[in-house]
Amino acid sequence: MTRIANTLGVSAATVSNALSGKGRVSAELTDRIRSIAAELGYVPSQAGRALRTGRSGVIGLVLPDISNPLFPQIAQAIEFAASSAGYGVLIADSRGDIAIQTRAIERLIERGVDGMVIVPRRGTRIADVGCPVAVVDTPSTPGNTVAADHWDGGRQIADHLVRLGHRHLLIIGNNPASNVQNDRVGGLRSALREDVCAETLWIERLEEVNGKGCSLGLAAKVAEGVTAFAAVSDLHALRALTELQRAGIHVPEQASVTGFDDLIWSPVVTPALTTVRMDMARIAAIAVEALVQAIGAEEPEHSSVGAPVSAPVSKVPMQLVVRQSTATPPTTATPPFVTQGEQP
Amino acid sequence: MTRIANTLGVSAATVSNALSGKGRVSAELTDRIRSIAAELGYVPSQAGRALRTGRSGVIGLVLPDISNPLFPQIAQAIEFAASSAGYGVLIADSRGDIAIQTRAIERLIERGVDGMVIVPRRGTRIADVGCPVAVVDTPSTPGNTVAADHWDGGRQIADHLVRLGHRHLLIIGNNPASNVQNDRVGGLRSALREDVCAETLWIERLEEVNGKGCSLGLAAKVAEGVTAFAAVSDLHALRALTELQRAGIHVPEQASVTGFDDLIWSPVVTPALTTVRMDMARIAAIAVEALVQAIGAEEPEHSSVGAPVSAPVSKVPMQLVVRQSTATPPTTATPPFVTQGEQP
DNA sequence: ATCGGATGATTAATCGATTAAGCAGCGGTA
DNA sequence: TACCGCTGCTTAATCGATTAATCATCCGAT
Repeated sequence: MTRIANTLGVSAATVSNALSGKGRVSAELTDRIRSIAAELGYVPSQAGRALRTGRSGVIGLVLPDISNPLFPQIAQAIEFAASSAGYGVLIADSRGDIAIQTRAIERLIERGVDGMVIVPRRGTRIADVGCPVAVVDTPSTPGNTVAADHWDGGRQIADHLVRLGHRHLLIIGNNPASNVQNDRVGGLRSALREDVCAETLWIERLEEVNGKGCSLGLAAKVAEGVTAFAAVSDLHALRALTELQRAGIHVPEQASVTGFDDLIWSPVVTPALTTVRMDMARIAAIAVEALVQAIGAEEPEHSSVGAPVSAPVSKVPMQLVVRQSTATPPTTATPPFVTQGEQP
Repeated sequence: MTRIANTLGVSAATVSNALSGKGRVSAELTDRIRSIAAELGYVPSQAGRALRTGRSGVIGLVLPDISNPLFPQIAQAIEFAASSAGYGVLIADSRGDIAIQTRAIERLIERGVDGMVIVPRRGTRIADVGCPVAVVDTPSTPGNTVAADHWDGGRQIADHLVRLGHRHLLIIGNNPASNVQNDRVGGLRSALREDVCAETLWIERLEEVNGKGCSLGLAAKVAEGVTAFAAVSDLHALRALTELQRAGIHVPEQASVTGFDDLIWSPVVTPALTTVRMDMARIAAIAVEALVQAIGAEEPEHSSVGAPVSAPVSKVPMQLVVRQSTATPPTTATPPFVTQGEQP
């Protein structure tokens, strides 16, 4: 504010220099300016600064569908990483629609974001936007900046189940068009030995035929010999768990169930879900760091304009969380029912 | 951009007038300016505009804890309402901590938001911030701007259960310090007739003693005669449902379970949860509208500065969603088990 | 005594859009 | 003919912060 300058009888430039510590200002005057600024409750106008510097200090967060249950984790992590780096986060929801996504990106640019973090919808390719972009999808996606190692997460789950003795799995996915889900399924399958049999069930396909919220027919699968259900998301794991329970099948004594993502309900359902967790904090930190760096390096107006951040592709490991929904498969006959099934 | 002005050999002011339709500009020139603007891919700088007009076109969304499973709905609805009104949404997470919440609000102000929507943490009173604020909590909270009619939602659930014939309820809440939860419980109790017995279980209290994720002891409650469990959130309903199923109690034949909020998993678990839904779209629309109006009316620098929006307190009705988790209570003896329990 | 250099502060231009005020033509009326 | 009023556009100031360029001192060294 010029008010600070007037109050002290100095020029606005001096105030700016004092507060930013850039120019040459005597220590004594700097102190006085600081105290007056505090006293007057001075808040620098981002608008003025943005206008002059060309940097708004805001990044956009583009999400495929906010209603995704994983979203809270993502948003929270990105918001934390961004605000630690001094950036604000502007959200944009594409509601699953590509046209809306494009429009949302445009609006973010109009708002003057310095860059954006995009979590693309099911393998959407992000067209060249006019600013630095960090893509969080899955390591196998071209152009991806950073993501959890979904493939290895799948491997860990499969490994866990095989070690417990399971030989007949049902993998439950939602939609094979999702890069993330495909990687998870790929990882699961990769860790199966030759003597392990695994089928895959895609929920959306089933629902196209039988309607939304239809039965997954899991009890029949158990009858066929399946002893473990590995879902590609905790949401589907939950669906599987309750369907099995409802059919009178005891989890984990008669069948094990695993999920992905460690969503909010995983620890509190009974039995608590064995799942695999992403380190969203780290993913967000890396994404934001890459973005901030790209924003900083954007200066040279020439060179490849608006190129996506081509930081070294980072995989962040996932962490297996073993809880009560997995156990040794039943031996031929149904084992005696134990009320509090614990992990061996 | 001045580039448009130069390209056509007119002044920047004319371009501004033409695009905003304010001043006096000939129709023909306006057209030419429009087309050149489109051709050059002109995007008005929000920074410049904000600096001049003092309006950033951005509102802040302050949330108690993004990891709340209800958050996606809120964020999506607010984002939609705001962007329909031409505003961007800057998010701020208070991570459940009041100090961080205060700091987050400060940061939003530094970023120059025109106003903010605050979903306060458990009845936190929002101190006087220096800009228009819309509070979304519950109608009984002083200073609340708009919210779902949680109380009536509770009434609807209780009414539904009583009509089915339940006479012994267990109400499951998390923390009695929450205004929202208290209203829901209050509504539930209000609709109970004199011959209906209801206890209340607060999860956080129980967990302080028995540790996180502990058993709620619901099977024992069933043995005591409870036939319906009314949770104050779908998350707790889910916890109750799985605990009951795990204990071999059939829902809804032996016990009914209800939730609140219609969260993402409610329709897909088995049995699908009977719950009550908020009209977040409407709540968000009202909140944003009130905010926008307050922002517009803020001009007169004098008068009550930065007073919270004191729009007429609005209650938005909640909608009962009856699914499969509620049914007539068992008659004295355990009824025959039916695999597909449907609503009568 | 004078000049070079360091120090501490000021001037002024700039970012991009908005907007009040001003100016030039043109047509119509008294 | 002279003046009013309208139209269409330009001038210029402004918002708040940043920053290169400039200026005024004062000190030490030659």
